[in-house]
Amino acid sequence: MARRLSRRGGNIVTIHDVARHVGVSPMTVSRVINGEKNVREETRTKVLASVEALNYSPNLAARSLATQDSARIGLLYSNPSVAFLSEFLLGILSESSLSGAQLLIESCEGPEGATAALEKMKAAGCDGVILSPPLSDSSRVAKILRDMNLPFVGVAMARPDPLVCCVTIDDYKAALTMTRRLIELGHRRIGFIKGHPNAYASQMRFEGFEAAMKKADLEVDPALVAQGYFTYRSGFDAAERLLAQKDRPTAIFASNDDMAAGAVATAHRLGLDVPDHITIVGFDDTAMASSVWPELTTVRQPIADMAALSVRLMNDQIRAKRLGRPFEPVREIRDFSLIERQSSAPVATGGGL
Amino acid sequence: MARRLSRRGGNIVTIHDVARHVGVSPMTVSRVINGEKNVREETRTKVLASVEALNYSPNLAARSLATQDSARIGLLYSNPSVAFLSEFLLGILSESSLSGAQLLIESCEGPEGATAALEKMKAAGCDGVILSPPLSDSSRVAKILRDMNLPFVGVAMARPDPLVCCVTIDDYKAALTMTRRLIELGHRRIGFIKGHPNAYASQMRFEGFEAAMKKADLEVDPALVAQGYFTYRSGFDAAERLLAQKDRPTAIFASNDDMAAGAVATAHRLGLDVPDHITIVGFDDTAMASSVWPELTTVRQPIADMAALSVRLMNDQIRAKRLGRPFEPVREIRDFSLIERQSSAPVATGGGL
DNA sequence: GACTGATATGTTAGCGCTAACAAATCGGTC
DNA sequence: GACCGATTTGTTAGCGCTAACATATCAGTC
Repeated sequence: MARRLSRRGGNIVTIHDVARHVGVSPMTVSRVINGEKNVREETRTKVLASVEALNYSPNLAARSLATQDSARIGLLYSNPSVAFLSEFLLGILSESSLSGAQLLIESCEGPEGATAALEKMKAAGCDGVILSPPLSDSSRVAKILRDMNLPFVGVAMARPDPLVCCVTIDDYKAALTMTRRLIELGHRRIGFIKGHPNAYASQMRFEGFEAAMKKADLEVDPALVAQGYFTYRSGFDAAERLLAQKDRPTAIFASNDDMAAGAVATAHRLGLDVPDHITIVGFDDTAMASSVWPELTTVRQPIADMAALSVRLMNDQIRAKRLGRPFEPVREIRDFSLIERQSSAPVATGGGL
Repeated sequence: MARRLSRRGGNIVTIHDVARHVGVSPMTVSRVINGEKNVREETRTKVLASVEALNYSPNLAARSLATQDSARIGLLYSNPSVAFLSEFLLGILSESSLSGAQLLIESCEGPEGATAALEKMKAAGCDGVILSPPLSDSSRVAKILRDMNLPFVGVAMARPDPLVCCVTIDDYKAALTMTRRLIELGHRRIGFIKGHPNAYASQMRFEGFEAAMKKADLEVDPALVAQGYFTYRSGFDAAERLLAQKDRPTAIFASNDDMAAGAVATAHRLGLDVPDHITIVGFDDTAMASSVWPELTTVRQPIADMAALSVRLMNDQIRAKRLGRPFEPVREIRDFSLIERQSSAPVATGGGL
């Protein structure tokens, strides 16, 4: 009858303690905690007061055991920027610690290496997988997952696919907005450094750039468009080509921050001041953007938010699958934001160097 | 009698299924899973075979509920480099998904902001806290935690403190080793850029540098030691001072990668090639080290390992506390490694520029 | 005031696992 | 072969929570 002391460690407050304190049944407390509606307002208030007073917090292990909701979620990533990864993980963690989901992390070398990692996840009993870019854009990975009958959610997926559940921003619109801002600052000759051709986002960003230019009746000079590969070095080289022109651009829009940083290095090497002589902007707002000097103006994705949302979508999807209900894939579009730092400025009135 | 279908979702394999399959009791299976020793070898083998065959994997929620081991671990960080953070989180995650620990992440602005974050953790029922640098080095934070009676583990803590449980590398020895390597490459005039004075690691790294120089009978020219603050910009400026000398150093050892990257930018600006004209090395092996060009030679800490170990230490400590047993704080020293990339080379035979 | 249908609370049992105890089996000794 | 302790296995109960069902309470209606 008496509580077995041997099994208990600390003095953990349980739902029973709260129930006794209020004078209701544990079930009522449970209902309040879970925000169910069929509880009298008065009761609810009293319970919440006791929860506060006793400093109760639910035992997630017990909850997920009881609800059978304990999803095991696999996270698959493939050499993303670490800046992306850390924010991604922060978002995932904050959300999954709320839902009590178990996480299993695997990395792989591009879509080709995904099979092994996914099989490992499947074997470990994962109920679903969250994909970070660039894997989220891989139709190959999507196919593998479908064949495995594993639900998945893609984060920052640029490729539109009505069958895939994902959380993303509008890369096209983001690039368009940034370009518009450069034009607003008086820039007319704007160079563009493209991202890796195998990433769908590269294409969307370039199209957004083109669209903004066209809208402002500005010509996109092919000599001012350079191919890059998302690396610092490729940005460095691309900027060298762009800045070798007789009629130099007054601004360069690089498709990510690493390339923008590389472009800044080239500018410095050529004796050009950023932003006094040339404006250089990036995309992604990775750590690079704010560690380099001058700090980069760039486009920011709310990665942590997006990651957190992906966990929720994953949980919904897993639950739907368990209950045998259909699940309609959704494409959630999040807002990006323009971060203006020191690498951009109005076009030099003096006419350059 | 028959299993209630309504409560079950998928077709999850439990310990009972394995037990039935082998023909033993669930408890025996449990013992095998947990590697207890009083199990006949033959039984163990059969059980393991069934585990494999049925693709069983334990339900962590149930386990931690039963064992009362379900630790809630708080992670406190304060503007570390994102590179550090992502690796730190990866290590934490991989380990805590094994032990089924719940995680709660909070960030704060330096040791001053820690109080609020820690109170939040305490209120949320955290059983212990893992500190990432530079918080792990703060005796202020340590005091707060002790006052709260919350166990904690510091990661990458440079300040020696016999009372604090931590996982770290030997910063002194790492700096010493790197310096020795530079000397081995023929460098004699070696510049040093110190880290932020409020970080204990800065001091240890400098002392390691000094020790190696002294051991090689080389003088540490005060003009070749510059104060930095761990930022790119500070490295940029410090390098400018160092390279303004008449008798320029042939190598610069920066106390972290961001500063090393800044130093590289300065060198480029001055028309110096890295590493042909000057060798520049960093410390930490953050993303910066491999995204910049040329990629940096640097010192690498096994951060993920250290983080994973910190979770284990935390669990041990929490368990000890629950059982009322004493817990001896340990200082675990992990091995660092020298990563040689393109920013270092033997001293130029031609005698510089 | 008896009867409805809603709304609010309580009761029971079980999620999967393991601590503690109980029982069975083993090998060795006199 | 009876007895011992050591080793191996089984049994029972309970971790904290919630789904499902059962019951109680409440308006409102005729």
